[in-house]
Amino acid sequence: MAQDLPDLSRFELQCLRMLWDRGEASVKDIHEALDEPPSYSTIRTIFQRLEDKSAVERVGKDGRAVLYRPLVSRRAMVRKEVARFIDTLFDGAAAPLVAHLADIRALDLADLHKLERTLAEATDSTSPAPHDEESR
Amino acid sequence: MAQDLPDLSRFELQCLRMLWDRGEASVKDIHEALDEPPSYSTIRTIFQRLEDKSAVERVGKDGRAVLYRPLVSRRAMVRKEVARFIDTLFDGAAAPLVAHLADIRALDLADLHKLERTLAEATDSTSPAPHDEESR
DNA sequence: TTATAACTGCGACAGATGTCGCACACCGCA
DNA sequence: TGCGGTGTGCGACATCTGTCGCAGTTATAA
Repeated sequence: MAQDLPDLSRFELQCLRMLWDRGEASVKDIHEALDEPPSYSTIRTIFQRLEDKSAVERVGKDGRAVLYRPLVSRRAMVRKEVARFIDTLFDGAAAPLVAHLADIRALDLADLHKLERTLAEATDSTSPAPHDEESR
Repeated sequence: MAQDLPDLSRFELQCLRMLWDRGEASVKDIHEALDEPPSYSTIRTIFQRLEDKSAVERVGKDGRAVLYRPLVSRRAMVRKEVARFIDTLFDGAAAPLVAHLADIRALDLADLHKLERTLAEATDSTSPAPHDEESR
């Protein structure tokens, strides 16, 4: 269900990520938080589009500045994007991706072990999953 | 070294992937191999652009059809794309991505174990992977 | 040696993306 | 209560992407 997740561009995704991290924020916040930010106008446009795509909504103001909040869950969105990415480069299977990650040394054994523990736990106890459920 | 890898679009990447799988191929090959292929013309355009971007080159003909071959290595390209993806959604760290993969159940313990073995081996013997292999 | 179907070259287009600047609105302060 | 600066609304662009069709070329098959 709920595959009404909008298609977002790289930069839109990046801005949305900052919003997830913050809960809510103004254009100004994001602009200031960015490493090498383009013009303020650019960020505004991005938020406009994010709003058009129903990925964020306005939740009042901070002074004159509009505050935005995510409308799509990080989890669902990441899932969608990961799937898209894997489909493009690995024909749908996640394992080759991770293998590449290891190959590239983006992952080390410690990461793997930690992961393993987590997975092992989650596997028997029918999962914590705090919020946001997506069956696909 | 060689970070002159071109920026490719999703579809360009997808076509290139099929070329990696085949070593070399004609537009026709790719067109036929695609699941839900757009028009033949579309594929042609993609290859044209791939050539413009120096991602592939012509290596003779099969009858009237031009044969193409990848000019960029799968490994390097995947690395670049993975980095880009992780930067966009996870601020550069691979671990959160993999955690998500596990969370989503795209990975299971078996995958992890296999990976672990591989990594463990590769870690002491500083031997590289001979050719780039993708199990899928 | 031609006719013909298979390919290619080229051009076109709509929509998505990243990037801005300008003019106007609004809030707090002198 | 008028002023100035901060932020917004709106519009504009150049590119990039995915998509095609048309016309010309060329490798076989008669």
